[in-house]
Amino acid sequence: MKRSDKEKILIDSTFAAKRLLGAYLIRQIDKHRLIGKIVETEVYHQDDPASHSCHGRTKRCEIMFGTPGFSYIYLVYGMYYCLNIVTGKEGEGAAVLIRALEPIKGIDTMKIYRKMDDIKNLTNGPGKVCQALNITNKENKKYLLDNKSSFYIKFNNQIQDNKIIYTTRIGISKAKDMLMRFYVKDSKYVSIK
DNA sequence: CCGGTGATGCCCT
DNA sequence: GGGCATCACCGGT
Repeated sequence: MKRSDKEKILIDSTFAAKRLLGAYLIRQIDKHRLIGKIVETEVYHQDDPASHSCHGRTKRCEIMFGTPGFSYIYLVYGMYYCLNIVTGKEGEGAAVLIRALEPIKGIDTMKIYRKMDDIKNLTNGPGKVCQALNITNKENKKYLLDNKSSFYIKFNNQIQDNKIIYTTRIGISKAKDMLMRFYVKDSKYVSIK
């Protein structure tokens, strides 16, 4: 898929959150290639009181207002990183949070980073995704649509609409009833059903 | 299985 | 200084 086609997918954040389901997140670390299929996403945008971008540009969330396709990574609860894909048009403060993956490749390496063996528990949460793929601040503001990169998104395996569940977000206190969370129906690897 | 809780550092309506 | 887009662990069922 061409880079411009990928950017088109990301212009509409809700569409992007659905279309990212089934896509591969690929991360090359030295000789290890870690691959996960995205199975759960959440939309955050400027008009949403739970979004970092809701009060306009700040140093931390500035990237959300930029070109779609970049990573937005932040530290939460002092311990865990969360990975977002910037979406929306230039100037719109939006992103899609990657909440869960199905581990595909490099599972042994993910187990080491996660310090545990249980496959179903490796990447079923946004903090776990970053831990399993060793994603930290260093990966913030990277362009994720370039197939030659060591950290990128590969769109394929589009999930059919009737296999996507559309529901409320979790793990937030503000605007918790907004329907902004998507996951693959029947996946064993989502955070909460 | 469930709910409660502590850890821990950065950000800033 | 208050609050967090989380997780693992603990104790009671």
